[in-house]
Amino acid sequence: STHDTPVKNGICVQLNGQQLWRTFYDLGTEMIITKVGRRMFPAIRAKVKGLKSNRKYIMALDIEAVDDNRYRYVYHSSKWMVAGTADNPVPPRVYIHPESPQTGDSWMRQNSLVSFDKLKLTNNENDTHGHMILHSMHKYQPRIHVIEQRIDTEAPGVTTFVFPETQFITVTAYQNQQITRLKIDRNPFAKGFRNSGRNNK
Amino acid sequence: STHDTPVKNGICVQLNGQQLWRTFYDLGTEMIITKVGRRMFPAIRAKVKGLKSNRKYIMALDIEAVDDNRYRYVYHSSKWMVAGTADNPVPPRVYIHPESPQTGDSWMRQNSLVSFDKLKLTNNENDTHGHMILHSMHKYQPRIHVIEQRIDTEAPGVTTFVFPETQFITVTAYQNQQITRLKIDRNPFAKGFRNSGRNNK
DNA sequence: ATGTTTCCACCTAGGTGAAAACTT
DNA sequence: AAGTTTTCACCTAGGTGGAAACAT
Repeated sequence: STHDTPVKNGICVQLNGQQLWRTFYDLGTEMIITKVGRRMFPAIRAKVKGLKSNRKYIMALDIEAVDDNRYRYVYHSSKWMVAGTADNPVPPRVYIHPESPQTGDSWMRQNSLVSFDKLKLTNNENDTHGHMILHSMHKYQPRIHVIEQRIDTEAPGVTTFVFPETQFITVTAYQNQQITRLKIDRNPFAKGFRNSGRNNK
Repeated sequence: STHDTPVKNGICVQLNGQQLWRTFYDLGTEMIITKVGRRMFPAIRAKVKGLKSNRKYIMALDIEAVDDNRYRYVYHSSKWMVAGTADNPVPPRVYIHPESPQTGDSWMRQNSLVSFDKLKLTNNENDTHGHMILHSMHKYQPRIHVIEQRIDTEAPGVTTFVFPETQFITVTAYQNQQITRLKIDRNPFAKGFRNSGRNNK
């Protein structure tokens, strides 16, 4: 099962923690959204290569609706099923990575990852904190944008990367208990029994 | 007791928490320095006005030796006395505010302070964390630099602001117990009995 | 029924001074 | 004797899922 390394415009962006993302994806990734805002877990992290050393870049992330459906979780089959059409979309927001803008060299600094872990999701349509506003029970796809700042007046060059394994469905409470288990096991902030003698299978 | 508001090159920088700084200054401010790095308390915070809206600025802070003396604390008189000449100075470092560079508008955003609270002091001359390297038992003066990034090739314009009430003497353990008391009372991270019924006089 | 909000105990992460051990 | 380093209990700050209350 080889996979392509995405390269566009000479820029290479590799998703970090791909294996974990795929484990979640196979179960049907759920992300909790709250009024005050909740982080994503896993967070989107990427290794970037192929930038011009001294050019400045902005790293951005947005989240687009995958389709026009509303979903609901069917317990007896442990599956997400279409349950109507999507709510009216909210004016889209873009999350600018807080270290932007930065030179290509800085973004590519050895062993460093471009991490979007400060990003938060909310279902509050009047949010004033700059969080990503999403509808609950909808399916979404994050996108990473590498924006090269040009010196002259021409528009900045935008290169977009999409990793399908980072798709998720928004919830206000977890539906699939396997997802809950996996979040507890892998997120250091989630309480659980990771360090006790208990085995979870 | 009026005081001048410092304005240079049309830029105005006002020290925040001036009253607290003066209370410390009157007792003889001490700052702990450690091998791993320790924050300053109080931190240097400033309100900035008079920047050009769309120009980009870097905010920086450095710490210069006030004189060529080494000091020691004399307990029976509760005073710092000169006790020899200063150690050889360390190659100077400049702390760049992590939000740099940013437009004038961003720095002057309403009610926002330019806060250098992430800055750390160390006595480790081999420090690799970018902390400010200082000698213990020496007297220092922080300086704020407002650096305007020019579009053309001319050198950036640097405007420097100095607030004498932020002078301090470095220690590895507090000497003056009134300083200790004041740090505990005012620094939320320091343990004490601020919220119990106990009065400290 | 089904989905949302609020509150909370339990975590991680990291900033304090005090005390003891160590150094010179 | 004087100053430094190490360790630690005690904080703040804030990210979790779960339970109960709430809403529709």
